[in-house]
Amino acid sequence: VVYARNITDVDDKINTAATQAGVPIDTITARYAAAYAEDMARLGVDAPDITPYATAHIAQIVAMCEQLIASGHAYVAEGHVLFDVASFPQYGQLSGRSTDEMIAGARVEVAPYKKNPADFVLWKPSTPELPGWDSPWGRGRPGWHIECSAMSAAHLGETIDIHAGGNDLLFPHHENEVAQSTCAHGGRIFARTWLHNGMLSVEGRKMSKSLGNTLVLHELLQKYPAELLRYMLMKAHYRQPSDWSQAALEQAQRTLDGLYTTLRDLADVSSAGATEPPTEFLATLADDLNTPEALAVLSRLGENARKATNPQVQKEAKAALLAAGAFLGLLQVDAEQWFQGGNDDSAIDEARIQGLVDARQSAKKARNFGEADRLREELLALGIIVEDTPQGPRWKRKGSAVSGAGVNPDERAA
RNA sequence: GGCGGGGUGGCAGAGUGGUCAUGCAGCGGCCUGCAAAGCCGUGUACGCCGGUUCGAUUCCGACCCUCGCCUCCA
Repeated sequence: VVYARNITDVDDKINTAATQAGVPIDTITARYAAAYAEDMARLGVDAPDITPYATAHIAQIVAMCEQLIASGHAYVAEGHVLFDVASFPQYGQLSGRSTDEMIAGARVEVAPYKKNPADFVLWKPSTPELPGWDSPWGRGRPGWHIECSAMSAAHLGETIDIHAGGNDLLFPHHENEVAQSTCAHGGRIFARTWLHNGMLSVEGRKMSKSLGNTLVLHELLQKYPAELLRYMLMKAHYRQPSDWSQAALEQAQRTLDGLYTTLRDLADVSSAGATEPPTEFLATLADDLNTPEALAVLSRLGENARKATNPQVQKEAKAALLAAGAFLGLLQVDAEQWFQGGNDDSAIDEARIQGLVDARQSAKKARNFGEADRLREELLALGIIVEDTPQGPRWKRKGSAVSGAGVNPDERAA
């Protein structure tokens, strides 16, 4: 797979922010693009092969506009270049809308220079104080939709296999991309498959696209293990809406803890040798990325591993569990570290804990159970749970990451 | 108003024309000095009303509720 993830680095919001701050737009966009890339990397998202920036493709955008004008799919009006929707009969097919319906439902005043109310901007004039580029139609800047069509063609060719995006972009953005690209490329298909993901809400409320939401992810990454966040994002099918809540986070933490407990119990079992995830597991992902189903299979793989008694079977079961986990970017942390490391800033005094654990073990051996229980309570007060196993006592943090103190956002910002 | 998603057991969340989702939580038991972990067992779930069918949560129709989008914010 060749994976491209583009950055729109010129738009009205950016221009406004840059004007207010008295800096060039790339001062703004560079900062947020870097923060975004960093967060994605920390989340364990594969880096794109290509990260095109809109402002680096002005020539291609202008060329595509010229091409669309020459082929009768676009026209110039008052310094704007507009796409002529009437020239593309399939317009509306992707989002399941007819242009008649759209006109009937129009709630925004139509610009007078449009031939058709549904026509959209490919290039718009820019005022002297705002960013702009010279073009055959005067100094201006690209409309949003054309950027994606031009960058896609420049890096991936006229037809791509998979185009992803939020379902809030289905119309008009994706619909317009289809129109621009198809018409600029002699009718050749633009994207063979579309993935439209559902929206994320937070504690039952709509989460809107804003800089604030970037900070939310940034802060979550300070407070919680990346795997927990990944689990949260995969627990519902990508097409479904998903609500992010503290309760759901805690539930997810317990689920992951269960899987890690299994791995911890099997710490001495070798899982050497590369193993492909089981076919049953891969089949769930091959079926439109059914991650909830994949997670259900992951649970069964965990159960298999726990129940295996034959050493060879046990070894294979553990390897299968780890391989499946790796496929989802889960279970990659050392089990001991998962329970003891934590992700917050409340330091753990391991020596002290180990001392208490040893003292309790001694009391147990002396059959002084009252003292042993008292020590266990003392550990619990420190947020530590002790478990006796055939191999001796072991401990873990209570509730691991979710109940952790986290990092003060102000400190992070500083 | 139009178009498109949804409404599943305490919670989260898949899926299927009749047989087990899965996870978390709960309850009973085993194990344990006691716990924890694990194991075994345990729930008249599928918005409402009709229809099709031997049988519908699963197909069809109406309705209610909810979310997203509906032409230059991107």
